Amino acid sequence: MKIETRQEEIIRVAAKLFKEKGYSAVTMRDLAKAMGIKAASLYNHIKSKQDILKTIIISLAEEFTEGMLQIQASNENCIGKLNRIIELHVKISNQNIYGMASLNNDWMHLEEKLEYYQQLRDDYENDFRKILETGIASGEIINIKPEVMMFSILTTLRSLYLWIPKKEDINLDELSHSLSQILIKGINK
Amino acid sequence: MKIETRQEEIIRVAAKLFKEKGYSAVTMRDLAKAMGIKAASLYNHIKSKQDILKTIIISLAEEFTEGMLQIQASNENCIGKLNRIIELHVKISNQNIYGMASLNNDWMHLEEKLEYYQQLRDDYENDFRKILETGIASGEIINIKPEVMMFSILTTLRSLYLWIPKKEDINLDELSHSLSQILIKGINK
DNA sequence: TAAAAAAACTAACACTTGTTAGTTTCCATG
DNA sequence: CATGGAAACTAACAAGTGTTAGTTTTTTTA
Repeated sequence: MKIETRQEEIIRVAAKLFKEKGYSAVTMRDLAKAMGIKAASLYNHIKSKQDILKTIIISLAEEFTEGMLQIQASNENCIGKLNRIIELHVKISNQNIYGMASLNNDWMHLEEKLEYYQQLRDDYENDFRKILETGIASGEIINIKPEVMMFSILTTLRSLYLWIPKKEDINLDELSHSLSQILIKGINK
Repeated sequence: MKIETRQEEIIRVAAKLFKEKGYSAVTMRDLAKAMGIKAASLYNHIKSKQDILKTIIISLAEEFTEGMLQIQASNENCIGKLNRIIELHVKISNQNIYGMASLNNDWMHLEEKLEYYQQLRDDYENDFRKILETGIASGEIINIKPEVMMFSILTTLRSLYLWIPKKEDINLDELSHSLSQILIKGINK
């Protein structure tokens, strides 16, 4: 296990605070107190508050993008791809509970990187939609508006960060499987 | 149609701003500018910023509570009750897109009313879970952990406020029906 | 152990925050 | 037209904001 740098520790603690109160409501003095130092000392390790948010969100967004690229490139059928998307969300959410909160709730406070983030998100949703449309065309899944279907599945997956922490003894494979059953069986002909 | 008081107008405009940036990131000067007046003038109509948030969130939470009570009291079966819950969320979300954002994202900034809000939410979720458990016991729905089931359905319904505004020509009955098909067919034996 | 580098500190800055006090303007009612 | 109340205004407050400068302490390296 690689040892955590002070900078990484600050970012991890910041993500935790951001989850509880949101980016705007967390002050640099709050963050410093949680680190056991003074606010000014944070700046030996990080560039700015904004930069912390950017680091948290962009790294996660890129992780999702990469996962989607791999799923697209695989030669599974539509349902198989959907199952792999579920696994992707379960895995990333479980590894980064706090960061997922920022990704979901504080992306609008990105400044220079806002457009880039939105591009990644739009691309991700378009790829997702395309998988559903392919499945509809091939008769693999039922013919309901793909928009509603994607909305339903994606909002569930995007909220995993809220729910995973409540289950003390979480089995990720079991969770993926339950979600698959709930989310897919409903659209599987 | 009842005419809107200035106070109601301020709360409506505030909810819109809260949706875009979150409660903490919206200043009273932002709100005043959106109203076309100076910040100090707001205080002729409202008690405090905190009070605006409280009004938005608590009225909505109570609306959900009331809806759930009626559904509970009805003598429909489990699936029927779930369908009525879906309709309840679609209806309230559509009538109060902006307020739903605060309910979902800014409840932690409630101060005196935080505990009361949490009680309403917990009660709502317990009632929801009980409906699912009854359905499982009677064999009406599949035997998957009700926690996962409730999480999946409820997060979808709670995110409707994000999605409804994107559809220009929204037909509420059709939306409820599509959601019912997606959310229920997956758990209907 | 001395020197260098890393990481903490104090003090302060310029600006923004929610809110209050006191005053002026607008407008419907007598 | 006079008047009283509603609703706007200006000015200011005390506290809190992110961040910088300069200094001291701690840790690592040679």
